[in-house]
Amino acid sequence: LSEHVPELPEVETVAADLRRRVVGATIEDVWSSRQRLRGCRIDVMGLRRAAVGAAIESARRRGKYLLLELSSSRVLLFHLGMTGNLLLAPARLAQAPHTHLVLTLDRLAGRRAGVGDEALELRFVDPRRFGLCRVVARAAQLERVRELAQLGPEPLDAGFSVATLAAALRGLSRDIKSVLMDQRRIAGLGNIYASEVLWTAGIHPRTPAGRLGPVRLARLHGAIRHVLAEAVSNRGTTFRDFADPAGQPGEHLRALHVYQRAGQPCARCQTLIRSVFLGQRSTFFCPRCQRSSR
DNA sequence: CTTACATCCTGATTGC
DNA sequence: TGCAATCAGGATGTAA
Repeated sequence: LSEHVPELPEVETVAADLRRRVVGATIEDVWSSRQRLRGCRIDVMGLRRAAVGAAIESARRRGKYLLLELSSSRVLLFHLGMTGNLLLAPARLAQAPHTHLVLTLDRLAGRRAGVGDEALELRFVDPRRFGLCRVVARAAQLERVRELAQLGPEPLDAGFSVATLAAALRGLSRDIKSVLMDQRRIAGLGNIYASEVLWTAGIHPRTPAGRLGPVRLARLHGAIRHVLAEAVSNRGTTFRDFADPAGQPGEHLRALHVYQRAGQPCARCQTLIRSVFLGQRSTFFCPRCQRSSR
């Protein structure tokens, strides 16, 4: 029925695969569709200067952003938007529609990927073009990059404590569902996992974020880490759009408890799951397990 | 500082 | 059967 957006687990899956399959490869050529992505088109000349002849030194994730660090001391910053994919394909394979960027890798990368003595390509495909790709200066200054500087804490990092969460929510009157999706508060949660986290924690999505007491904060903290870790280990959720760089779907769809399950029984209490609109987005919850606080 | 809302985009789905 | 209207969503920019 509906699609889904790459959130933390999906981006982590892509980063992990790229780490395994293209770190060490050299970029030999760059091609772009020259179409607009999230407001601006890819700076092809800047990308060529940064990437051609450079090796990919690391593949990392920050929030929903993906970073490829190059030996040229530049970093390729990607955001997959709603429908973006980074796919690895042998050069002979026809380009999918809505391919906006192709990085041609060396033959060593092709051999590692098992496509024989053929060039391997890393392709950025994004039908709705809400994604982003740009070149930024070296890793040491990444925290100055505007997109990254605004991001809240990483929920799966060891330093993400109940106190970190409490500080992120303190004083906020907005509903907790919208706040969980606010990347400046916590990085990485989107519409799917925000609903899933609140179901797991037993918290009503309309609860004012700043009014959660110690008990519910602790439950929320545990739920954020548990839900995200499970989704990462399932390699993300696939409705239609998301695939890892090899084109394989994630396995987390069957593990979802509320998202897109309006009218179906809650796994804990059999009450029918409901959907409401919150912060302009569909939200799913169990009216019994997630009692309204007021 | 906060919160609310329009905007960007395409394709699947719904409505007539 | 066909075509137009609607909807989905993340991040950003603007306004209050």
